[in-house]
Amino acid sequence: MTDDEKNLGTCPIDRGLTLIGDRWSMLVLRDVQRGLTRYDQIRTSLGIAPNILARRLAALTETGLLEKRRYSQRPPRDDYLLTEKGRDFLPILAAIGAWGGKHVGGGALTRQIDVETGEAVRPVVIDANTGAPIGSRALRLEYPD
Amino acid sequence: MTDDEKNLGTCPIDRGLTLIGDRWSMLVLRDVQRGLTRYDQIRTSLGIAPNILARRLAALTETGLLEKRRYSQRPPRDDYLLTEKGRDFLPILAAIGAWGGKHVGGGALTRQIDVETGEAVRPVVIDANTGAPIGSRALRLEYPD
DNA sequence: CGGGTCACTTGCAAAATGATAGTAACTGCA
DNA sequence: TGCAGTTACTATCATTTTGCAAGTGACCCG
Repeated sequence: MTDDEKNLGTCPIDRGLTLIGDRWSMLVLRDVQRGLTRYDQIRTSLGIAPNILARRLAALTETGLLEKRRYSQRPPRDDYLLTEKGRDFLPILAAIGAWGGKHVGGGALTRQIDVETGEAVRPVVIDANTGAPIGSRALRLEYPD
Repeated sequence: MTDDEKNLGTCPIDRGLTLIGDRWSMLVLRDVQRGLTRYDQIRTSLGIAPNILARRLAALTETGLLEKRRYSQRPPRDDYLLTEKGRDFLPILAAIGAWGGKHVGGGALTRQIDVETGEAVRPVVIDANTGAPIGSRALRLEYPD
């Protein structure tokens, strides 16, 4: 058994959470999507400690969710952009937002508006095979081997 | 500004993550969905330290994602069931699983099979308004006030 | 030369996590 | 009656992570 096999296991949820299973990482991703691509923008937006943010950004860059882009040669400065892997995670953030909006607290909320329709998006997770919302049909687990 | 307003903010993603923004909580939810509803079942499945699991289960119960049900009067024993709030989160776990399966590591994976079709589900987050996948259309943030 | 900006690093305290052992309330068996 | 076994924890303590505050380095601008 290699290290990778041992550490990763066969559960894809577990695998996913190994890369981004913490609050700050997800909030950083959210901020980058919003256009806050620089260290200080993210730091002031989140109110996160500077050493923690530096560590998170390094980890997200290392795991390939973000990438650095040099926007100034002198002084040398980078900003952080989403990779495809990172962009692919954004719909999950939207789904978490939908859940949080529905189930946590009350009052006014920030919303994501579809630019064309002008309506707030209502993220739902469906099965691309059937089009049915996940949870509306019976499922069974299948283990490898 | 009330405590609630101060602590929650207006971002629904932030709100959601306040309740379940950690790895263990999500994995506990996954296990309960799989039918592991008892303390020892979850503990051995996850390999989590007993004090940590006890704390997580208490937190998830407190925040209303799980509820205790007495399954034995003598000796007094409870198992943990998903509430509606908890069940509502499961599609997000499925989406995280889809992302993890696609982007993290290789090799064989546990899959969720639709019992009727026999096919592995392919979770995708769409906008219920347009039916389009989140990410395929331009969005804009709208702040309250 | 003296601020100001930006992106951090360093040092240390506080909090969370994790390993290990122990406890409580039983049941079932001899 | 006694003792092992099951289940669901709690208690204690070491390790790890997080967070705060202050400092650093590389510049630019006046």
